[in-house]
Amino acid sequence: MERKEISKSVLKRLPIYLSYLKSLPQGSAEYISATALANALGMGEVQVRKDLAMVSDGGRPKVGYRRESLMDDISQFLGYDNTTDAILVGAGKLGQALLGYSGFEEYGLNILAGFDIQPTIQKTEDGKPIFPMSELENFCKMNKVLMGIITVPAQYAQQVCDQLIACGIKAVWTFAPVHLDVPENILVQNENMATSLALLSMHLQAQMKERK
Amino acid sequence: MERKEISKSVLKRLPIYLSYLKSLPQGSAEYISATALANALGMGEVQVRKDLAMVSDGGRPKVGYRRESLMDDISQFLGYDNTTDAILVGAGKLGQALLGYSGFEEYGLNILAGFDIQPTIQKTEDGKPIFPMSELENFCKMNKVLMGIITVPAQYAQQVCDQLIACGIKAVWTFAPVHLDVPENILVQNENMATSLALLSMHLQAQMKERK
DNA sequence: TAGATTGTTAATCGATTAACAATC
DNA sequence: TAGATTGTTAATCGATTAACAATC
Repeated sequence: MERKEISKSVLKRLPIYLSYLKSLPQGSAEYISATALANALGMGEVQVRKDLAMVSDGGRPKVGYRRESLMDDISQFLGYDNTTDAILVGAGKLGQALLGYSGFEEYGLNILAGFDIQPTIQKTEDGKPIFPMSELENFCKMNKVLMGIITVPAQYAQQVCDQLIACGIKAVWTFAPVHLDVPENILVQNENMATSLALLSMHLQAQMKERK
Repeated sequence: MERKEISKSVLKRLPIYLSYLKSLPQGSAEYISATALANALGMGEVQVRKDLAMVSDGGRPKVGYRRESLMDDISQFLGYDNTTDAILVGAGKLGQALLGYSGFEEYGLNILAGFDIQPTIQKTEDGKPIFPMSELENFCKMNKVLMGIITVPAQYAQQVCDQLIACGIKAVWTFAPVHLDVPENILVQNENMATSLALLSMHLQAQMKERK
């Protein structure tokens, strides 16, 4: 499969297809068509087909795509097959929830450890270690960690981010609702809950108005 | 301020402006220009200006927008000023982390209670009650709850979602990595971590390749 | 073969960016 | 006044959708 230039919009939809395919029961048909996928997910069938064309090396007219291969292709394309090691900074409630969430393995993410200024806990229930911040740099360099997860309060996020970059981290996943300034070659993915909430609350406002 | 039709893309950026404005120290200048905002956030200045034009009733040439009014306008536009009551289903680690997160108040979100099939805990540390699922319907109707948050494992998400809708909920915020089928007038906002991870892991893959 | 489905090429749509006039 | 900044109108860009030919 030749790797084409891929747009962010496509990239955002691929995990949705994959999760649906995975959710199908074991005994499901061997083949699935773009039409079937589109209907199940409430999307346009042409869009689905075009997206799949980016990652798969061809479905068969009349039958569709082989379910197994399709899942493999998407997984591989998204890099879910080779695990990425990550560390997390900020072992508060959210941080610990993420540290303890085993579902990330499915996406090729392996959180090695948590770090906190106040490492009151030495290990989470799940056995993940929580270290003091002073060990951050050493740990990252020793383990060649490339991804950092930020779950500290907003006002410390930029500072933590700078530290992570100094430790060699190239991709930052942040849950702090602030903009982070980073050099060009670093990717920041902001899990912006404020955005989701805005969309939801706009919807509710519109609904209320309608009902009047 | 006349309310214009607003696009999702704009809606997603508004919380970013707001959070930046809020992060400015108390003693900052009274006025801020779209240019200054754009530079601070690494965005295009025309885009920022156009977005602000949607919510504000005008900046002043040469000086910019009054910081206070701008924050008020955005907050109001996003509905952060009138609180929305919500309930949460699935009091696992993530669920409890969200229940305990006080920062949502800032966005006008008030999580009244959690629900779980196994309500082992009666109250979270923060004093939010956790009820058994059997009380869901009654609670929602009594309190006229319109928003539901889903933090149950993927395989139960659809079922919980259906229950929520039956209880009168109009907006669903879900953290389960699955597609949810809902009637047309219900909004589902999927906090899709898989998507974020996909973007991040693609970036790392690209980086690795470059370095070779 | 006929028909469902794929994949591609062209048309449409929407959002971003650029250019420019208006204003304090 | 001159210049920074706003807001609007036009041009560009990219993504989605529609139309159609290819295929099993």
